[in-house]
Amino acid sequence: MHVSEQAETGADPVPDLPGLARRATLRDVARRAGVSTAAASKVLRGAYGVSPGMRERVQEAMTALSYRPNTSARGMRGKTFTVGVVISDVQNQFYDQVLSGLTPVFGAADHKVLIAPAGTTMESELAAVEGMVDHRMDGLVLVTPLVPRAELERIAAILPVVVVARGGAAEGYDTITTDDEAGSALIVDHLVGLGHRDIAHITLGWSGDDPTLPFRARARGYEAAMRRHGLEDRIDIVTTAWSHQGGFDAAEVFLSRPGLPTAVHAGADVAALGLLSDFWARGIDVPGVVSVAGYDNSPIGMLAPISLTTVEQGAGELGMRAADLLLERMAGRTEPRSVLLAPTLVPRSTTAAPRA
Amino acid sequence: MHVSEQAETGADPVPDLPGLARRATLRDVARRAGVSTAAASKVLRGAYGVSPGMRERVQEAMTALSYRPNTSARGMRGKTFTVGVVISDVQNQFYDQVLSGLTPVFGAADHKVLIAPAGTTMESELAAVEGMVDHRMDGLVLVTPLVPRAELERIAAILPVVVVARGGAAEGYDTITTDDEAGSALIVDHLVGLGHRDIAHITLGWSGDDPTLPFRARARGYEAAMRRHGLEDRIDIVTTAWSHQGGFDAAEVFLSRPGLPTAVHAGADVAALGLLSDFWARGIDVPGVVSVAGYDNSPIGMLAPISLTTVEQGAGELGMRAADLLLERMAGRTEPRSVLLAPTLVPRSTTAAPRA
DNA sequence: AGCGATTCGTAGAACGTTATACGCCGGGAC
DNA sequence: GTCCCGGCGTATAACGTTCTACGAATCGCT
Repeated sequence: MHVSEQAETGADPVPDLPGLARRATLRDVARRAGVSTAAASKVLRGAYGVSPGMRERVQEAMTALSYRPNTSARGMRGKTFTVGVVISDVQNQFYDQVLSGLTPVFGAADHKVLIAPAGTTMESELAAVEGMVDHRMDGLVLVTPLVPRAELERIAAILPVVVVARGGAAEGYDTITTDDEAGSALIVDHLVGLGHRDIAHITLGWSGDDPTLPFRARARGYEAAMRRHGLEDRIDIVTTAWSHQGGFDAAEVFLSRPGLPTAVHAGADVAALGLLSDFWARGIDVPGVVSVAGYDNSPIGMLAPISLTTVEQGAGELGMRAADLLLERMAGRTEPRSVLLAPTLVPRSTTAAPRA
Repeated sequence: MHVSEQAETGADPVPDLPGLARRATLRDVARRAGVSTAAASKVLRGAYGVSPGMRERVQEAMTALSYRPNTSARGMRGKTFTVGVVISDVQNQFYDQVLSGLTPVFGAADHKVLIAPAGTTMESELAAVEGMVDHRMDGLVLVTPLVPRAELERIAAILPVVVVARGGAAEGYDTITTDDEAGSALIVDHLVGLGHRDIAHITLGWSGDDPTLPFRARARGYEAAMRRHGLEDRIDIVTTAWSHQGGFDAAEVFLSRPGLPTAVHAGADVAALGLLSDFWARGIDVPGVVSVAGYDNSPIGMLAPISLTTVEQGAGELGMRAADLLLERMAGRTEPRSVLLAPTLVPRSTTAAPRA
């Protein structure tokens, strides 16, 4: 393989790394257009003090050299025109939907989106966030962050931050989420309305006890609704992972007991799906023997063979509005905003009146 | 809100942006440790020429100031210790699995992973790739890129590139993929073995005709296998999107015809799931009336209510080995490598002998 | 004691942008 | 003809690293 020689005008420096091509810089552009780099920079930024003639010559040079600004260099002084999204679990389709809501908004505002996988522990999540700060992102969207709020405030003091799907008003950043307490209450009301009384709840096993975390809010909503219906003695919360495997594990817990509840409300669709699969495989009729409800309205749950009763959070809208909030913040707003959307019940075929 | 004053030793500069905290720089660290920035840099990089005493003082200063290197600044001269992953469709679980294979390997090698959403068009994909180059990534993993190979070679001349799930030996970059022709042949053999003859195939509707694209290879594998079994007159290829909706659309196509095929092999599980859901909703028995097979072995397909026959590509291994290849390349290897893994059939409950 | 070799530390020039501060030029008002 | 002013272009200093030189000790050997 041979390095492609760029037969341009004048001295052309040998590429530094062997076999690796060099990209055109603003200086190259300026040289070709016969202007100063400062002038080229002005054209690039659309800044004041540029004659039409110069603009045209510079732009011509840019396209001719297929110039692209070096984001690292930009990050040294000004903005990178890039926002970071930190997502804990790419497997969970909820996050994908938030993402689909986010990206077009940022795209329209000429900002790139870069995603950092946060892993499953608080340490790895924090490392991902710090990594984005290291990269000089212009702003950050954190989807269901697990780190303590003090950490969030610290990060938010460095750059604009919007937190999605984790509630609670904050001082230095914006939050947008759906009302998870209300969401789980919708499910409980729905199940009670069908005649259920033995309603169990599956929540995420996680050491942190921050009340703003969504699974905590859902558990709270479940408990409150049970109490409201006079079912406080039937409250039954099983903790597990939020994954298919977590659903299997929860099923094992239920099956290891004397009797099954008549309905199970999982705090996430993924867990509900695992549960459902386990019941199905064992020939336990859903919803005949036990009703199952999830939370998130993930696309898989819509499929006819599954048809899972769940709660719609409006993940797409969450993403869209989060992007709007971040853009506002990057434009200079500093007063915190905190948006709460209303969830809606999506009744499908995995819930029905109890047999008895 | 008040900016937190960092009550450190000596002159502490006012943060440039109002309300935004300033991070410690290498100079701050050096000053505090009483050494030159060059020395601090040596310690940071683990370079030669550092006494144990100095190393200790500098490291102490780093932790005290909770110093983090500025990646943008690093990108200006050396490496960013970050690799970029470009993924076309985050909704497709196959990509998530590749990702899960990738990240631990890079993590172990002290490299951050950043993901760029490539969108659905070739233009948006190219923009995402260029964006990663702008950010001075040390290397790139492209998962099922759609851009022409000439573009890939151009990018690969700038930085190390590994292409995942798109075959064909290349000159300037590595490729790793499973043998998609063989994979689809496995499905056809399986279906023929069950007694099917009217086997249709669903492929991705995409204008590019590069033969290395996976859906092209699968279609080729299907055709070749059909011919091998003397079924060339039964070859029936429907093009659609690779999504649930695409599956619905394909179902409509089949239902609008005089008779259904006895088996359908979709080139991707997502499409198979959409198809399945449509059939199910219309009361068309699967596999009684029609057998359905997918491709990818995505987690959803494993769930008991679905239990989809499919092909395992080993997405996790694909990701792991792609990471290894990229690390090798970043370490200096320039001869291209191209790895082909063998797929395996995963027979489940959506395929059975035809009724007739 | 003399002298090269080794070890440890520092100076300073990049890297590619941005943005401030300035200079030059032409033209209108006096 | 001055003077000023707005429009347009340039010079240059950052930004926070990396890394090549190079200088100053110290050490080992004769």
